[in-house]
Amino acid sequence: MSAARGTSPPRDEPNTGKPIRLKDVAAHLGLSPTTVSLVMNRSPAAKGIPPETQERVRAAAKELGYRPNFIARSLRRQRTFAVGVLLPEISEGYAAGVLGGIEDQLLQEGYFYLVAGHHSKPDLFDDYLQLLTERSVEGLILVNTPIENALALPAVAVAGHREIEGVTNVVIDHEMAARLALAHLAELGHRRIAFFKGHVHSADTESRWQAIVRASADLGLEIDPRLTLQLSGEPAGGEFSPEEGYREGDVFGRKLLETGAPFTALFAFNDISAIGAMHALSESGLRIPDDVSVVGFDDILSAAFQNPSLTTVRQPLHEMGRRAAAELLRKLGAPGEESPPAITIEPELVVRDSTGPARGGG
Amino acid sequence: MSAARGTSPPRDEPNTGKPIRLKDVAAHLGLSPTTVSLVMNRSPAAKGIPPETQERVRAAAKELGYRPNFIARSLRRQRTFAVGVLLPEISEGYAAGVLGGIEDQLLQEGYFYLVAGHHSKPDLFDDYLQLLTERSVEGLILVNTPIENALALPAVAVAGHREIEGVTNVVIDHEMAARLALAHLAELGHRRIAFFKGHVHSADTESRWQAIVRASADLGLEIDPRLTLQLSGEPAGGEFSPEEGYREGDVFGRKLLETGAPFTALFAFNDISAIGAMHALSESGLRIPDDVSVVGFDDILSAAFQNPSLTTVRQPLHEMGRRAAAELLRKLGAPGEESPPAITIEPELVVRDSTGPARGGG
DNA sequence: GGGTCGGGCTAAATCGTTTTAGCATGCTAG
DNA sequence: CTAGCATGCTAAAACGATTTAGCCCGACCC
Repeated sequence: MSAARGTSPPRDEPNTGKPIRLKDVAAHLGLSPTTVSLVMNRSPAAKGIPPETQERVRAAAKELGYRPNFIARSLRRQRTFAVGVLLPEISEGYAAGVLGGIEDQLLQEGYFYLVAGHHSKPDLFDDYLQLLTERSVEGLILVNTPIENALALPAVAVAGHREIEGVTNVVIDHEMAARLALAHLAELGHRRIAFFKGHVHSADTESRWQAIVRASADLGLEIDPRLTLQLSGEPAGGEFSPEEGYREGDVFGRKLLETGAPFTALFAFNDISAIGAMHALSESGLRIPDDVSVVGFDDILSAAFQNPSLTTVRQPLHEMGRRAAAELLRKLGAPGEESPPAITIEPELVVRDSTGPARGGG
Repeated sequence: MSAARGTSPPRDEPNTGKPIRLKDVAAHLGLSPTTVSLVMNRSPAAKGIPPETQERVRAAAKELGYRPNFIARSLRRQRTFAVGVLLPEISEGYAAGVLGGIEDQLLQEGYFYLVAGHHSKPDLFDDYLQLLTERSVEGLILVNTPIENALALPAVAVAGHREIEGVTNVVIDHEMAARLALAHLAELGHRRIAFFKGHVHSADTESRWQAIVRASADLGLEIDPRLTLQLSGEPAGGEFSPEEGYREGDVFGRKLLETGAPFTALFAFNDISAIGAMHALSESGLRIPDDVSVVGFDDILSAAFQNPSLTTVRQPLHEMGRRAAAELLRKLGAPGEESPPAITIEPELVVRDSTGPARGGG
């Protein structure tokens, strides 16, 4: 009957013209589609079908190279095994890291995902939400994407800054992050510390700053408003450009020097601006870490490759993506259950060469 | 009748329980689903339906918040407006950059995409190809993913190294890249140049090396086998780890020094290994670029932030992704037409501070 | 008055599955 | 002999759209 036999896998099966439908397999066997479906899905209802027949069905399916059509199945079962991911844009290091984790977890669980980058434009965000819904995604993951209203679908937000009904936030433990960084600096004898606050756009900006304020108080450090600068948050061209962050760090580094207020350390909002600031500081003749210590945030790739290498608070982006995806799948699996309003991820202080003991004076 | 009227957009419509089906709209109007479908799709067959009725239909659809179910539509029309993207993994800088470009282009054209990271495991690759096919993607984009056989779907490969029937390769112009880098070095007086060849895994390795060999000949430069090292290509843990590349660069930098053969410049396979090598070279007391010039490849983010900043051949990753997606959509739109076997993208030499005039001696 | 034409719609098939409800057949028990 | 009950299957109705093939009705023509 069949030409494809023996142990070697038949290489050319799938190339044979049109795809095989369930109906074709049924016809080939002289059985009904129902039977074939029951067998292929190992449905409980298939227990009435003798093992011999089941074998015949499976053999025929294999021989013909039958692959169920996922679209048809989705329509009938009202399940797509797909989720939507909304993020500002992929090339922005943060989102790419998180997306990698989401990817790993979802595929492992048999889900796929649709990604849409809204470039921080609220109307694009709404459009894509609409489109994803039309495509029947079962849930949403929002990465660094602020929202106002509740969503019609189960959702998890990474770096979500608000409490939204039904949305679980996966967030870095900012309290811990601030404590780690500031305790490290305090231990080295630093008392006058400069800060970069994040962009207004960025979801993490506010809570991180609050945490810094609290941790400073706990450690008995005073925050000098003259040493606190907010990154402008309106990058040219509407794009999230890392070079922009770098240049901003550079500019703010100089500004910082101009204030005239003495400081021995800088805690930047992220690594990019930290690197920019290091640039500016060393060009002004200050040595790092001898004159000024610098701490970044994120632990991006280049942090380790700087000269001096950058001490920073590491965000486990991959892990955060993974956890977000896992939580979303959990929600999908247990629709009734209460979900936690937040999942907190622990940051880690990576001490490198950009921090050292504070100078005696200022 | 309807509560939602006036100029302000009715905010709460979509939240009203179950989604509205075509049939619901039809029933609401006392018309048949056929009519509603024809109108909503602005089908040519709708010319028989008077404008007045058309207006009524559209108004009702809007009022009820009707959104066509994409799954059902896909099944019937045999079009999913989705493509599959296969890549090693997202967090690897190269793939993320390209993916960003793919994303922009596809969404702009009304397509979505499904991503699968195969972690360079051939069997995972086959599995995902299978799964994507089941999900009826209309085409494929392969990023840094070598394949053996022809595919059942239209496909475009970014950094594909082979000629495969029906697959269009989007590649960087390696000839030009080699010429740019080597001419730059030659102009600065360098004659003895060391090289890192790429990993065996990496799709670009071979063609780039061929180009280097040719360009060297054209420029009258000799390649000393003692100064040529191949990156090991078997990263620990099976993962593409950038730190690994960095460490390799570091190791190979030292090896290079041990050969005893004098050289005044290094052309690395990528920026990561270039940075590692710079590290090793400066720790050995060699100054860059005074004693040794270093040229990288890719222009990753950290390249500009090095000290000294790294001269490198930039690959426009975003653009490459964009072009790949555009070409795939073109193929989908014109199924019969012949497609080009390759699309060549021009690299750009970014001259920074890691290259300078060669020393008189060796 | 009958044929034709066009305007305005609709019935029904279809896409490829899953799933509910049942239909034969034969055996066994009473 | 017949009710009851497995056993092994199948018919048909979904899922929510699109699309083909017409239907019905009135007007118009000769």
